[in-house]
Amino acid sequence: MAGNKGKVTIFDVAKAAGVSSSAVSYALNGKPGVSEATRAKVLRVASELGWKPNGAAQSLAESKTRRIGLILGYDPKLLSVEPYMMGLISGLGAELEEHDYSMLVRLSIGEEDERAIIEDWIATGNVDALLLTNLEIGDPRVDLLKEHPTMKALAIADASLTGGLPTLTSDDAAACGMAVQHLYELGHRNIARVAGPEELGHSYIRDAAFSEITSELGIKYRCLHADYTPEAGADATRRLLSVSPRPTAIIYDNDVMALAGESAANQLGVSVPGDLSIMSWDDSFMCTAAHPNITALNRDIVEAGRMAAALMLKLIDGEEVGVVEEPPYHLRARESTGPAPAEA
Amino acid sequence: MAGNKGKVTIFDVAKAAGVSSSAVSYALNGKPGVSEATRAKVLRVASELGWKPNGAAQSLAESKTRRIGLILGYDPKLLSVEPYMMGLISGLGAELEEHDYSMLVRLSIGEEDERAIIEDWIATGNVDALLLTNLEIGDPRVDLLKEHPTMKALAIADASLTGGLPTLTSDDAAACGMAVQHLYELGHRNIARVAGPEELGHSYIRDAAFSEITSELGIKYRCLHADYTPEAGADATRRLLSVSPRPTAIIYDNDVMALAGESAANQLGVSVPGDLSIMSWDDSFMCTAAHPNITALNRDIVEAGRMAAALMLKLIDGEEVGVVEEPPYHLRARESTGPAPAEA
DNA sequence: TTGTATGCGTTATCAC
DNA sequence: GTGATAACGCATACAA
Repeated sequence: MAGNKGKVTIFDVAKAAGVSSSAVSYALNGKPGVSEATRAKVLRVASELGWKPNGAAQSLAESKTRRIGLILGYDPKLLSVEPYMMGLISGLGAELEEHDYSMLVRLSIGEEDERAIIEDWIATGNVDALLLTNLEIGDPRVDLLKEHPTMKALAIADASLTGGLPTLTSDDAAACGMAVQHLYELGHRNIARVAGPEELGHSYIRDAAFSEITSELGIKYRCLHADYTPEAGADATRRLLSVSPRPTAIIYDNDVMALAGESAANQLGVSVPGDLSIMSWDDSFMCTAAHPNITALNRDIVEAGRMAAALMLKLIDGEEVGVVEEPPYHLRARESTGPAPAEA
Repeated sequence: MAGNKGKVTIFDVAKAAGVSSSAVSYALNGKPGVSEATRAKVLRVASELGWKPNGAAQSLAESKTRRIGLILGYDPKLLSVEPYMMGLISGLGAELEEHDYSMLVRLSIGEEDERAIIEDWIATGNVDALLLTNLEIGDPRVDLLKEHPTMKALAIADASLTGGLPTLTSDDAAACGMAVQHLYELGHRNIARVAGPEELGHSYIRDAAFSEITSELGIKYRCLHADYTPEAGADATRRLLSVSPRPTAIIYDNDVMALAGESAANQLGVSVPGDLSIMSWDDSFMCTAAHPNITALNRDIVEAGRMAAALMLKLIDGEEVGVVEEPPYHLRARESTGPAPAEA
C-alpha cells in the first residue's frame, strides 16, 4: 500500500505511529520493552506502509544474512539432465521457507572456481552457511573449510570423505548390496555397472562396495565409468554388450544413463528384461516413464534436501552437527529386471 | 591466509598497508584518487589478509545487492521432473557469474506465496531485480510490479501477457506452425495435443495458434490439458488413443509427457511411429535418450537464461528494456514421427 | 594524492 | 515502557 518511490524506513514508521524507532524495532522483533498497545499499532502502521526492515541494514547490524549458499557445478547440460540437484533444491527451499531463509546460488565452472566462490563467501559473509555436494576424494574444499571454521558448512557425502565436517550421509554400500542381492536372486551371475565419474567420492564408495559384494558371491562383475550423460550411458552400454559372454544385467549410477542404456539395448536388438536386466539409481520419474519401467534404488532426495537445510540451520544456531543419515534406500522392483537368460 | 576469527575489516587492511580506509576503498574499486604504488600495495595486503568488502555493508552503502531474485514454483515433483527450470538457471548463472552477481532463490507453494515473496523483496530490497516465469493470463504479479516500478523485473512470457513489463518472449506460435506443418507433410490429418495447464499463459498462446493453424489446413485437432507430469501425460495419451478414429499424431507440450506418452502407447500395442507419430516441445536429453528418439521443437533454454540475465543487468543499470525475442525454435525430426498410417 | 567525516537502515545499549 | 545514541563495515563527498 503505497506508491512509495523514496524508500520507507524505520523512522517513517516510527513517526507515523507516533513512537521512536527503537519501539518499532522491538515491536517488530517480538522483543520486550514495548506495550502490547504500541506493538499492535506499530505492526499495523508498518503493514500499511508496506515496511519491512531493509535486508542489508539488518544483515549488517545482526551479522546474519538469513541465506545459505549453494554452488552448482557448471555443466549446463548435465545440470538440467540430472534431476538430483533440482530435487535437492526443492527440499532445501521447502525447509528454508519455513524459517525465513533463502538460497544464494552460484555456478562454478570448475573446481578452482568453486574454491574461489567459497573463499568469496568466507570473506564477504554473504551466506550464513553453505552446502557442499559432489565431494571428490581428498577434496580441497574440505580442507579450506576446516581452515575457516567461522564458515558453517554441511557436506552431503559419505562420512569417510568429509574429514570430520558436519555431514549428511547415505548408506550407498547397503544400496549396492540390495541391488546385487536382487539380481542374484533372479539368477544373474554376470553383472556390469555403468558408474559415475571415477573421481567422485560416491562413485568410489560404490565401486568398493560392488567389488566386495560381487566377489563374495562369486559373481562376475565389470564396471565402466561414465559421466552421467545419456550419450555416455548409451556408449558404455554398447561396449558392455559387445563383449562375450555379455553381462545379463547392468546397474546404472543414475536414471539418465539407465534410460539411455535401455534405448541402446533396444536398438541393438537386446530385449529388456528378456536378454538383459536393467537397474538404476535414484528412481526419478524417468524410471516409471520408461518402457519397460526401470527397477531402481529409490531415494527420497527432496527429504534429503529438507534434512540438509535443517542441519545447516542448526549449525547457524551454534549447535553441533556430526554425521547424520539420510532416509534409507528402497528397492523398487519393476519390469526391467527379470530372471537371467538361460545361457549367454 | 589467516586463521582469522574476529573478522578483518577495511580498517585492518588500511592499517596494515599504512594508508587510510578510503584509500583502500578506492584501490579496491579501481577508482581514481590513489597512486598506483599504494593501489598495488593495498591490493597485496588485502589479498594477504584475505579481505573483501563485507557484503551487507557494501549493499547498505551502495543500495545494491548484486543479486537477482528467482522464485521456483513449489511442486517438488514437477520441479525435478521438468528440465526447463534448471536449464534456465544454468544460463542465468553463467551470465551472472561474469558480472559478479548471484541468484537469490526461493520456493513458492502457490500464487499467494509468490506474491508475498515479491512484496518481501520490494520491501526489504534483498534483490536488485527479479525474474517472472510461468505467467498466467491476467497474472496479478504483473500488476503488483507495475505498482512498484522501483523493483526491476523481467518477465519470460509472451509479450501479450506482460502488460508492458520488460519481456523476453519466444515465438511459440511459429513453433506451433512448424510442428503442424511437419505432420501435415507426413500426411497426418488427425492430430491431437497434450498441453500444459490451461491457466498458464503459454498454454493459452499455443492453444490459440494450434486451433487456428489446424482449422486453416482443415485438419482434425483435439487438445487435452495436463500438468506436465509423466502420469498425466500417459493418462492423456491413453484417453486420446481410446477414441475412434484415433489421432495419428500427438504433440506434447513438454518432453516428460512425450516420453511417458510414448511408453503408454507402447504398452497399448500402438507402435511409434508406425501407428502413431509423436512430437515434443523443448527437446531436452529425454528426446534422444528415448527409443524411438522423439522428434522435437528444440529451443536453447540455456541461452534464453543468459539473455534473461543480461536483460536484468541492463534494467539494473537503468537502461530501458522492451520486448526481446529468444532464439527461434528449430524442428529436430527424429524417429518418432513418420508417415501417417493408411487408415485408422 | 591522502586522510576525515558522514550517511546507509538496523539493532541494541543505555539512560530516562 | 520509552527515546536518544553508538555500533555494524563500507562508499564517498569533502577538506587537507
